[in-house]
Amino acid sequence: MGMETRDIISLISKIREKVNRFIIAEMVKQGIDGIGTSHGDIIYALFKKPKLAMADISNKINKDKSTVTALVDKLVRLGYVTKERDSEDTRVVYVALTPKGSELEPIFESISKEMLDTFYLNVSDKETAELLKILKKVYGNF
Amino acid sequence: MGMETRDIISLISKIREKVNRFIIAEMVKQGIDGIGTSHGDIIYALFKKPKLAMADISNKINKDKSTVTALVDKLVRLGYVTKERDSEDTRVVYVALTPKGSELEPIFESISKEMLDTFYLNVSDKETAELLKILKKVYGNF
DNA sequence: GCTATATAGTTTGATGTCAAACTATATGAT
DNA sequence: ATCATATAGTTTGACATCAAACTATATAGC
Repeated sequence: MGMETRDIISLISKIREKVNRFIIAEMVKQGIDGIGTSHGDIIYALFKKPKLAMADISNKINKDKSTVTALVDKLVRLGYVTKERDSEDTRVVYVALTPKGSELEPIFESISKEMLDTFYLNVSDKETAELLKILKKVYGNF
Repeated sequence: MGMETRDIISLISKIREKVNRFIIAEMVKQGIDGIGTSHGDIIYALFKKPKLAMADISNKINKDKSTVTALVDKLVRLGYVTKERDSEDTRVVYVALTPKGSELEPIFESISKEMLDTFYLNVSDKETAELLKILKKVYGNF
């Protein structure tokens, strides 16, 4: 159990940080200012499912529900999404993209592609598969 | 470029989160309450070097210098470290462990060991090496 | 049908974090 | 020596985040 075992954990933190900064920088370049990766995750999730309850979002992006309240409220303020109460179960609040929100899809796709291209530069398919396998194992340990 | 490529990035975030929670839970179990992993990183760094300037800490733990000011001030308040101005270059502030801070060393070592044992459970040495190699490559891409 | 419990969201308070502006000191160029 | 620039830290303001307390609604058991 040498030094490298600790290094991996530090690397993981640093990579995550780099990925976040990369994405935010690309968003700013494309004129999308004032939102962070968590907001992006919410918008991204809404490209796939046009309507999500607050709790769904909380699960998808792994953030506390109170955090999601704040994040979504900001997206509402910026005009990217709307909130609407479910008429059947009035406890539920659905979040959906506005036209302005939907316009982000091609931009997000291109940023996502660029980020992945950078991430996987000179990493072979075999290594990618190996990485996924090992990380899944590690994740399962907790 | 399938779904799994995005999964890896999400996994990385989630693993980091799990590791942090694990460490905080262990600290609380050992009676160390009210500090987070970043404070722990500072204390950990001070086990190896008995005296560190604020800027050194900022580099080691990859946090903004203003963040380090806040983190260290909290550690001072809790009695784990002291701050002292360098007499040669009075711009520099050195941080050092108090006796109370030094007492944490065996506890931190044991928590670190437990965390690593959990992390690497059923991950072979070969996989560990492979993981480190690939993560270094990825990190180098940013 | 009530009452208890579970679920969905929001509010509140605390904290870590960053960036930008600021203060203070050191160093380098002329 | 002076002045400009660089460096070390702190302060300030904004924000993401969480946990706990809270509100409101739905559901299940009696």
